[in-house]
Amino acid sequence: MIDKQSPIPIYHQLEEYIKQLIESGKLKPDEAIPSEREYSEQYQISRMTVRQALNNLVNDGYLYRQKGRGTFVNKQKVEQKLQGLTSFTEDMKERGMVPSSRLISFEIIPAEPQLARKLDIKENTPVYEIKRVRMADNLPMALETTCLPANLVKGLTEEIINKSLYQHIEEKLSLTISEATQQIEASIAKETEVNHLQVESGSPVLLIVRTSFLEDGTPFELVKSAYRADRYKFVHTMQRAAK
Amino acid sequence: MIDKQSPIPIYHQLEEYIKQLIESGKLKPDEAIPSEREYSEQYQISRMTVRQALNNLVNDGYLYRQKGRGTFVNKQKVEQKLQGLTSFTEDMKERGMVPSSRLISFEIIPAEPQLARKLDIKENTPVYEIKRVRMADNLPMALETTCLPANLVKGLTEEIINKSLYQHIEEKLSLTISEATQQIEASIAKETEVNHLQVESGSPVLLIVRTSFLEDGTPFELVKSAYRADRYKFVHTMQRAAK
DNA sequence: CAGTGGTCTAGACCACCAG
DNA sequence: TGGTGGTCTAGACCACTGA
Repeated sequence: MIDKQSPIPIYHQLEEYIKQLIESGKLKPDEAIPSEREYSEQYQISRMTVRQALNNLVNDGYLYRQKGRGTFVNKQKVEQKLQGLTSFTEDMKERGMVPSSRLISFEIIPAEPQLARKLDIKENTPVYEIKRVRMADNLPMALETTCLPANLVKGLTEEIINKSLYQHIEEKLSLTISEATQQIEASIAKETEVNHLQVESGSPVLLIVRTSFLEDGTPFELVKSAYRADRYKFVHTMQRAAK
Repeated sequence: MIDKQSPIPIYHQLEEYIKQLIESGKLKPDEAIPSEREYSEQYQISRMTVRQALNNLVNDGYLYRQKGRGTFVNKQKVEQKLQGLTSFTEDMKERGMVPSSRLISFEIIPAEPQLARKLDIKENTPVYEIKRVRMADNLPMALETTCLPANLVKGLTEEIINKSLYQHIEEKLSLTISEATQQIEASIAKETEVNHLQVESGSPVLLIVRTSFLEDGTPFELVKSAYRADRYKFVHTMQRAAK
């Protein structure tokens, strides 16, 4: 369960282990989990290390603590902020559709000046470039080009991007995705888009350019998408700033 | 600065102290704060205690860390809130353009079924309907139709809407605008839009439908806008929800 | 009362980054 | 190479809960 020789930090291993027990339902809401000292003794690790794992799970809303009583499992979070930063996959699932992808190309290329500037890297630094047709319920929804600095998001494979890029970044690479800025505009489908999206020439498309950032402000992703206007509306909510 | 005898935990004292330095501007964005070992030595406290304070500040977005480099002050949270809910006037000013309007029509009409449902009022309840061409630097930018329940936003005049509708609602009517949901899609300009926006037929437009709400959740405004795609991009930022 | 989480110590080794 | 944050240890005392 816990491998002290692994390069993955012990607290992270414990975190994943407990998270799994919760998500699989083996630990039920309001059920007490073993005490910090029990974990400490069972896996022969320091109590502070156990606390680091539990702290993260408390911060993420998986657990809550009660002084003198113990640590308990939280109710599953259903809220899921609607305006949150999500991947295409997450977006489509929320709309009740089945997402899928068709890979067009997947290569490592040197960053062009404009791309380099947006990703805050030097010109010609290698970047992954992934082109995909994104589909919902097996119908083409968007043509998407994703660029990621190769030295930041290491070891990408076709399998990973087919599964979940964000999950890979957050869990395997232990990077924290923090926020993104998006530019949204209307346009007419270009020839490539006409072909891949199977629309008539002259059809409108919604162009979305997203730059995503890590916790420390490093840009790690530039995504350009062209959505079929007849199938996709972008929905979001905004708060009025306090005056 | 740090009182070891205080019943307030040391890490919390240090947290508040650093937070104050940031909010007062004595620590500037991207400036490095003293290292964990420096704090530890200066206040004669354990490095783990310092880390607990810094961890909390990192989680709250006040600081960010870089391995091997140090710990730095984050941009003020105020700067991060660029995605606020704004009026056309506020939006254009922020883009460095001069906003103006040309009124097309301004009347009170009975609410149609669809409109009534979106504004959560009964069918045929009187609503203000305002149609305007919105301009930036004297060039047509958008065709906009605003609907407001007449019993909620009372006594509207042409003068008020030419000045600032939001200001009137917030200051004269003492209502608090809280949030809005928007649907954004791409389309081809219809005939009215072609005429008012002075674009070629077949030109793309960005359609934005906004429903705005007061503090108590009452919808008070439905705005349908068609923006010239060649002049307008919608920009916003989103946060990644904690997992 | 024994057990829990909350706080704190004084070390340690590591990977990373800069000069 | 020296300093940084990241991880980890093996203890300690406290206030609090429940039996």
